[in-house]
Amino acid sequence: MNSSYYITTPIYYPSDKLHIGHTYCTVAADAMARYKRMQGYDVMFLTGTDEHGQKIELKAKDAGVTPKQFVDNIIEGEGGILDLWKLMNISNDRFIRTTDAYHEQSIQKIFKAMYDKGDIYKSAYKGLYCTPCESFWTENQLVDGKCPDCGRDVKYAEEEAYFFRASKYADQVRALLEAGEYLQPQSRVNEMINNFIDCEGGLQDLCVTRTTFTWGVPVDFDPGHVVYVWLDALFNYTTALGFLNDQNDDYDKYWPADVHFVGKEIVRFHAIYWPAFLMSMDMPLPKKVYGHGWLNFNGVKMSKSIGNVVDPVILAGRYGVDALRYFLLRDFPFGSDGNFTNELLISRINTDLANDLGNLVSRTVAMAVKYFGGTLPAEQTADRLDDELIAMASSLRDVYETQMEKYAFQNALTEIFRVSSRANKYIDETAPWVLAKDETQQPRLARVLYNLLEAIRVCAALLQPFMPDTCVKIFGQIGAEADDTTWASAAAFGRLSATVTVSKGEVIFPRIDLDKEIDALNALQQPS
RNA sequence: CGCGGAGUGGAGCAGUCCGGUAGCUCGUCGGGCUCAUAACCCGAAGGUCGUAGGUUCAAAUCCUGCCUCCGCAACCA
Repeated sequence: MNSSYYITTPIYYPSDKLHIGHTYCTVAADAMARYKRMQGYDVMFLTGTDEHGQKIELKAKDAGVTPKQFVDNIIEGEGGILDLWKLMNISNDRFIRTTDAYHEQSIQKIFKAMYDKGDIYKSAYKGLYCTPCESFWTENQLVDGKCPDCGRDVKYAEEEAYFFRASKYADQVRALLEAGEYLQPQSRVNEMINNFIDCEGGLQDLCVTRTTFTWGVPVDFDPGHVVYVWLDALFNYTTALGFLNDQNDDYDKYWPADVHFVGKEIVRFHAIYWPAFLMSMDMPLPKKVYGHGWLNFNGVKMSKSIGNVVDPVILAGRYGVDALRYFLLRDFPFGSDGNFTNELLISRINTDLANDLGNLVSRTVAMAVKYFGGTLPAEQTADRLDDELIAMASSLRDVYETQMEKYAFQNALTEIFRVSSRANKYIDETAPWVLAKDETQQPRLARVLYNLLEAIRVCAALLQPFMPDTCVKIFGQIGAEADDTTWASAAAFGRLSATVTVSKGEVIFPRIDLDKEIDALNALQQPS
């Protein structure tokens, strides 16, 4: 029985089409999941959608449909979220929707359990209220003393609501965060503690129900109240496994999660309220929460209102899913913000994928075909010139693993391309075209090509979590068998048969004309 | 004084915890090669590490002040 590995993305809010930011996080989780599967773990990879709340209720009303119809369309409709993940080759094992009946049942049970324990109590939500917007605001949020949404006057109001006694768990949560393992990157820890736990008044209890809208999980023992977003949303990580429901039956197998990938804006909820909720329920805590950074676009925050949202479907369509996946995880340190630009995307594809890796495969296979008709002869001669390349390729898996375990995808990929780059240099050093002219050098030439194929094989094996489809193509061209693509094989130089047969194939990563593409993309991204 | 992050050759970044000749990728310039996707390989130029002080034999790195940019605080991944 293999040990388990449970990884999750946030459940996304389907009030609109998803963009490159959602894709970024999901691709990262997918790479991690594929990597762990490759290592032999029994992986559960969960993603999904958080579908309740006032915003969706209002959007649906505007669209003249029910909230359920509205979210169904965004999730299951053409070009919807399920289509996007299919396009991006996301290998999630499960997809949870918070409107799924089993989830709602579990949430009601959880709510009741916390209420019975005394951790949820009825009180009043007090604040400044904007009647037309049906929203509470704090004084700081107001713009010139008016509602920040509509600009109208607000007035003091109270609304009956249930609260979660977060204050009771403040010390335990602080201890958890200070221990340093739970929340990463570490830099987010102080921010959480200073802002929300050691702030004036200490950790505030959290409002967990609303009465101003109905699109949510009803509190079954108090009609009129619906469970407010975070209590509903966070527990998805457990209800998806069958916690307090009959839909699934692997809670015991996979919980606690190994890691939750989350965007930095929801770190607060995962770092403070989520562990507090779990403590209240006497459930084990997830091992890690990783708050990744955001992608800006040309230095500016991506937002619908600015109209600079990057559409992954367009980019994947033009350059390929794998190229896009690669770029997202290669160019930006996962823990901090990154600046997405089309120029960066295209030049990264050209330099790394086309010039370096793609061209390496192409020239290696071409030489094997040209000099040996595609099949290497068994008689081969090694040389000291081979040592460095072989050493680098042989130790690649270990350095790669070290980086992957830290979610440092950019570093893991850099290590792979150091080997690919070294292989290109090796071609210059050994000059196969010179060897080819000398009949007596045939064994030497054969070994040079074999070493190149092996270096490519190791790189491709470790690239599989990032570019699954491309690696299949590469394996096909270099004549690798299924056994030559495993985690174990990635640490063993010399797996390919000495008399391997290669076959020329399509160009794996065509070079992109930068200027032309930038013009085309700019034209596409004009506000319509 | 709400909290936090960032300022390093033309661009994007690493290095800062644990001071000791400033490093990587792209771009530029020069050279080489011809197997390959006008790709590949080698070499060079280019930085007073935001700023003003301080500690030290020695500071990008430690300390203090200041300037600039950004994020969080509020359901934008």
